[in-house]
Amino acid sequence: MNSLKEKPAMAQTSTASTQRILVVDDETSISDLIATSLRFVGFEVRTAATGSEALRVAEEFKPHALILDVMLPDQNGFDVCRQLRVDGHNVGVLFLTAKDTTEDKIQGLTIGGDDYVTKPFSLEELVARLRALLRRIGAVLPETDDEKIRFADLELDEATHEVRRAGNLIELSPTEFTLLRYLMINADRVVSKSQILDHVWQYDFRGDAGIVETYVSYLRKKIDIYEPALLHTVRGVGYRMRLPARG
Amino acid sequence: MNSLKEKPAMAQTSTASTQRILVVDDETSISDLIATSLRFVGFEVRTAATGSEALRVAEEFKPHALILDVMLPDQNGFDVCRQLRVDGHNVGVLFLTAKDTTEDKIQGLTIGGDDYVTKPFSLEELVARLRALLRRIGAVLPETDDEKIRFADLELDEATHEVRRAGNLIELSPTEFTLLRYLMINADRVVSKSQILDHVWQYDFRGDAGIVETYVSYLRKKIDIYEPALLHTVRGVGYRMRLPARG
DNA sequence: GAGTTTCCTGAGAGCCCACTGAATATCACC
DNA sequence: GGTGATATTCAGTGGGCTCTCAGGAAACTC
Repeated sequence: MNSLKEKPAMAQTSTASTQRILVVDDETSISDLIATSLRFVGFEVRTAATGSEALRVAEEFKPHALILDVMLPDQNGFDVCRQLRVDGHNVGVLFLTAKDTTEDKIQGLTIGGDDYVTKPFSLEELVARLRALLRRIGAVLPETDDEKIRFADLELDEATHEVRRAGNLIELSPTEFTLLRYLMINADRVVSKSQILDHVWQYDFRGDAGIVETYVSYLRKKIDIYEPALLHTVRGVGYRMRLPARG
Repeated sequence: MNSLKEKPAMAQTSTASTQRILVVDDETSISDLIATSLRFVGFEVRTAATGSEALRVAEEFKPHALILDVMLPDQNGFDVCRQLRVDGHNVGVLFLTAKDTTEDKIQGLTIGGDDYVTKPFSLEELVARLRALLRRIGAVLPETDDEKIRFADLELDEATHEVRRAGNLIELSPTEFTLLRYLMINADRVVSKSQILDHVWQYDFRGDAGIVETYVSYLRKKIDIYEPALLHTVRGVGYRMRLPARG
């Protein structure tokens, strides 16, 4: 029934025909953060700090997708992307943009299956978008073919951003959605508040972990009004999504 | 900390193909405590007192994981970690943070396989977290990631924090959980109250050993309501988890 | 069997953690 | 620029957890 259940989100899918991702950002703290996170979920990752370096690395690394900052020291990300395509690389690109970048500027340049994420992002969001992108451009994603995550009678649809419990549509805010996805992906294992904060919230969030409690509370009021309750507190440790214990 | 000088109480997991751990803390009392404890359970350990020393030692020691204080005299633990990764070391890091460390400093510690433990910690907890970390990043164990400890019909699951006896779910507080894990790891062996205190309680605990009796009592009321009793007192010596002796 | 030691366990104080409602700040969409 | 939705902080409350203590039970000694 729940194949996801036994599978930790961060598990290295060794079975995977490891997808290669090239991360391009001049801030090494950002590219490190992304690289570490992606490696952990099973991608093969290289990083580059400039446009020219990116082109050079891409030549031999032959990535399936790029995560590409639009603001690079030597040239902008769009040019890098264009150059890559001219060189015959058939890659998907996930652009990283500053928040104040105008929408239309991006939209015209994100052709095909490309997508963009604004800084600062949450790691959950970034990985979800990257996966969606790889799916669109036809990369073979192991075990992630379905865009729906299910647990018990809960269903979360990545593509439509719809959440249903026992068939009933549930309205969630973006943060609630991301939090629920994280909990569902990690169904049956305990995740600490710090883990949640690091994955669900934007990487520059400098607030209290208490906000996690608040959002869990919100989720409960929307999801656990149905029986049985799925969101459980493991006191002193964290939270865990689970079905009521048999026995 | 008397018991550390005595016979090792922790099980030597012969399965562990000696993983190398680098412990970095400027307080030698802390790094010694950790190092001693880790060696007992079968790790190969080196220590360093500063960030630069850590980088130097890591170069030749090539540890599988680091236990790294975030507060070091010369640089902070994050920089050391970043430098290591830039240098191509693919290590897991278990950070040590002060309890009063502001939340913003803890941020980002749980991405990838990394984790953190707050000072003062209990050795049991530290080792458990280290093992979990090695399991997560470990390329060694293929799908044998058995996060469960079993004894008789008792089952303790690290990942879900669930404890079952004969299939029945048992609710335990954090301290009860840690104590039970310690007793289970040392199943069939007598462990003294001071050993228990040293491993299960935080290293700065200066209370009476009588608290161990209290917690054993709690455990009995939760797990030994089933037959047969598993928690046995060895009068004048300590406690021992065992099955009833066959005639 | 009496005395002594060791252990068990119930009761309770205080602390800590988590939940939740409400207030405020911020954002997004008209 | 206004309005509603969303995000974040904060504080009160309640309850669980930790730890202490003390009386009594059990075990060992003589």
